[in-house]
Amino acid sequence: MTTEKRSGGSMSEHRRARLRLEISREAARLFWEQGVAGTSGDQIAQAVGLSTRTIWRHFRSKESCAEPIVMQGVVTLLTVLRSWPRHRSLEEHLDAELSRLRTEAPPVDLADEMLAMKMIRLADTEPALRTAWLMACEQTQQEMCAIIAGRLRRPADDLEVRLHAAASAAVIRVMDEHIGAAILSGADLTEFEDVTALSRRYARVIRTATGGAVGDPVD
Amino acid sequence: MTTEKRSGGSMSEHRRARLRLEISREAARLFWEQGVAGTSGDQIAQAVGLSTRTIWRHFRSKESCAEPIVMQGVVTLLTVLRSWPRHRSLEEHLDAELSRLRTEAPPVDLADEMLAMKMIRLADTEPALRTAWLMACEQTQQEMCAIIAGRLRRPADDLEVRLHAAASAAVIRVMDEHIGAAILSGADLTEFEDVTALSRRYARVIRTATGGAVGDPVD
DNA sequence: GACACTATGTCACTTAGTGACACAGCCGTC
DNA sequence: GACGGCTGTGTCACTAAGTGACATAGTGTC
Repeated sequence: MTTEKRSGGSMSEHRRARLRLEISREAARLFWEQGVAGTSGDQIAQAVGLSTRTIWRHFRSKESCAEPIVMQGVVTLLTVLRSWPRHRSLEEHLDAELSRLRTEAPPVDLADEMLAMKMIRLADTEPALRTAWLMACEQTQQEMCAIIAGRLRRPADDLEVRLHAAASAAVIRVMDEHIGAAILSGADLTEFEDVTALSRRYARVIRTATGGAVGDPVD
Repeated sequence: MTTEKRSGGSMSEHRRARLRLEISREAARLFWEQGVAGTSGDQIAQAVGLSTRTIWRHFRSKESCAEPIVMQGVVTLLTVLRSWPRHRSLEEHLDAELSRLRTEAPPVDLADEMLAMKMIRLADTEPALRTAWLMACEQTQQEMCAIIAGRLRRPADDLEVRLHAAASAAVIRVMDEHIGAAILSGADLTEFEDVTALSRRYARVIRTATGGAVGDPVD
């Protein structure tokens, strides 16, 4: 129960994020079970035990209820990338951090990850949901800007940095869609369980997408 | 007045696309002048001289009214890329085709291009519009899949192809945003008027984003 | 224990979007 | 050129997404 009342403003922030995630979980479950069009705001509210009005206080639209859970699907990788030290290669860092997370407490629930994959899958057929996934990718791109800017010792709004970040985010997205689709199709997960191999794959596509500018140790 | 009654089905298709574009023009103009929230379906309908019901027959939502005009912003490049012959380098092809289009009839109106840029700019602040822009980028990515698959003589759903396509589409998007923002800010357009230099820039970023796999002549 | 503040509930209301049906134009057939 | 089918549009009633305004319950501060 660490104090949440940080800094004068509102005591929420963290609390608010958790509530949004909780709503998002229920919404995503309903979207998956009965489709987006087949799910009403009232149903979501009832499922999470709040009034409909409160749902609209936390989300600007029905579809955006899916955003937090979709975002959860990318936080792990982003968290790991944020702590990428300059002296390490991308492969090394991903491998070390991802296997550490696999044994210690992982930052996100496995059920949430599955829900996120389901939403990404649904985005294929439900144009309303596509936005949520594309927003998450957008988020990835923003973060990549910061990360790459740091590595290259350039400003985050530098054109070169933005190009590398966009390309990286794009290939990460394709990999996520690829892996997500495979898992949902019930393919053998063994292909993705080898953290070292997976790290190398991610590192390789990012290296390629940035023309080799991102991946090696710097300094 | 070439016959439009192609193939038993409906005689529209082309006609329908033109109507959608016309509606999109008015919608985009209104969105720019008074914001998305400040523009009602009725207003769009009135501006284009149709009943509101008919607007919803052609567009699934208010925001999607912006899609055709935004899509117009990327068709030129895509049209050029579709005709990229195997024996030519990307630089050569872009330069030749873009300068040809500049003298001969360009495929899209300049006013439409400006409207498209304005919508992309609006997408920054209006989350509802972001979808339209992201959908256009998605479209670019799909097309890039086909183009790159053809070049690499691989299936379009090949993972490698999709990675290259996604990275290409992403950097094209950044370039478009960069140039669009510059033009709307009233920067000196001279920087973008040199077709040869522009072609080289686009070719360079695509080469980089694909790790050099796309750009050279093949065969 | 009174005060301030924020989150939530309730209810009336606006507006995006759909369904159903009627009508007008356009086409091919006889 | 009257007939019947087909397609696009208008009209109107209706559903549901989303907002504004106000009352109230929780929660921390003094």
